[in-house]
Amino acid sequence: MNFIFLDRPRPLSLTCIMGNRRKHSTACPRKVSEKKEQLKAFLKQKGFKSTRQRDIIVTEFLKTGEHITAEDLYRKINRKNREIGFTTVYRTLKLLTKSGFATERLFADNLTRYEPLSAEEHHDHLICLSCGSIMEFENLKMERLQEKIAEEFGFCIITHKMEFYGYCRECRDNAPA
Amino acid sequence: MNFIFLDRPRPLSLTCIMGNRRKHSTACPRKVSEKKEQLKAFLKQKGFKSTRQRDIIVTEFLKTGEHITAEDLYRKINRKNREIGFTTVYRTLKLLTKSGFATERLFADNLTRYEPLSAEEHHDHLICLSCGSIMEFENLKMERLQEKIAEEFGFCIITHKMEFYGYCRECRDNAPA
DNA sequence: TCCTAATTGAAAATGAATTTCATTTTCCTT
DNA sequence: AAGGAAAATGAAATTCATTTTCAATTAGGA
Ligand SMILES: [Mn+2]
Ligand SMILES: [Mn+2]
Ligand SMILES: [Zn+2]
Ligand SMILES: [Zn+2]
Repeated sequence: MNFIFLDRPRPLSLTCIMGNRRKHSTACPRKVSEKKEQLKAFLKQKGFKSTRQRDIIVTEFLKTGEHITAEDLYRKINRKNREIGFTTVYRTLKLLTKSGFATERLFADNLTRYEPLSAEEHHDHLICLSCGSIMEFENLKMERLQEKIAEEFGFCIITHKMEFYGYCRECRDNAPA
Repeated sequence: MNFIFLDRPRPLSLTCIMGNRRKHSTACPRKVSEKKEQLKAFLKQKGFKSTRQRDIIVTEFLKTGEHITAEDLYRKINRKNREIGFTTVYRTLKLLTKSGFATERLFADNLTRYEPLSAEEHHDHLICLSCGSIMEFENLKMERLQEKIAEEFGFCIITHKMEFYGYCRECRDNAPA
């Protein structure tokens, strides 16, 4: 029998902006260096080491911003830094995830993507089946309704996944019938 | 660049029962043979063939009811029918999916599960991280809210995925802090 | 019954994710 | 500034679910 399980999911905590488009954390250099400081502190505290590779990978990851696979991030980095291996990129993203600086996402194409995300944030996704663009939203009413439904079952929600698949504004006209 | 895509998703159509527990289609023999008739008709129409293997596999699948992996269904069948191969079980589940008799589900453990489901039905899932039990629900208010959010983005929803992970009534007491 | 196309199942291939292991690097302690 | 222990690196190997291949078998219409 195969049981569902998640390895210690982090409980959600909401920023509770209603129905709002989430602003992409597009590589604001201020935020990037702030995050890098936090990470450095985290590493030191845990007895882990700051390395040239981690610095490059994290920088590129934060700069990139959204929903990238380890493979794609590796390719990006590899253009400038031929000596950094895929494994290190992969492991760094895992490390970021475990330490709360990133979130793993598994959308319908079943590839693991990562996005920079502080532990307090939560949002859900709209994914265009035509152009692949990913939009983000958070909606308090939705979260409340989820809680309400869960209550009916005596179910205690730790985390949830909500994804809409369809066609974005730009693609909806030439969507298949 | 890796783009998200789904291979021709079927649009949702709701039965629109509000906040209701979905009754498990627990192998009601009447329904089972009805579905098997439909499948037989479908096969004939498409020029596909009715085989002993397909009959056994479909019977067992419908009887089992909910959210089973190809592997688990194979094991179940294999106890009585040593000569039916995994590949055939796998392919039959794929066939059922493509022909609208089953739905593929990918939960957080990243194993493909199948559930018998007529094309018109839709529901979402509550998944217990402790005992692995899966509950089902449908909620019209939720679906409407989703549409409303999508509209804000000019997004046309074709399908969606909504899963709650947490602890069920039975498990919530001994859930980790 | 005959024939053709579909089906079957063992085995191989695929491909993303993860682990191994020998070597290198970090950084704490003398 | 060494020295040394523990961590990190990266190429290669492994894992594991899923999917495909291919030769043999079977279904079902003519
Ligand atoms: Mn996101
Ligand atoms: Mn279900
Ligand atoms: Zn689009
Ligand atoms: Zn439970």
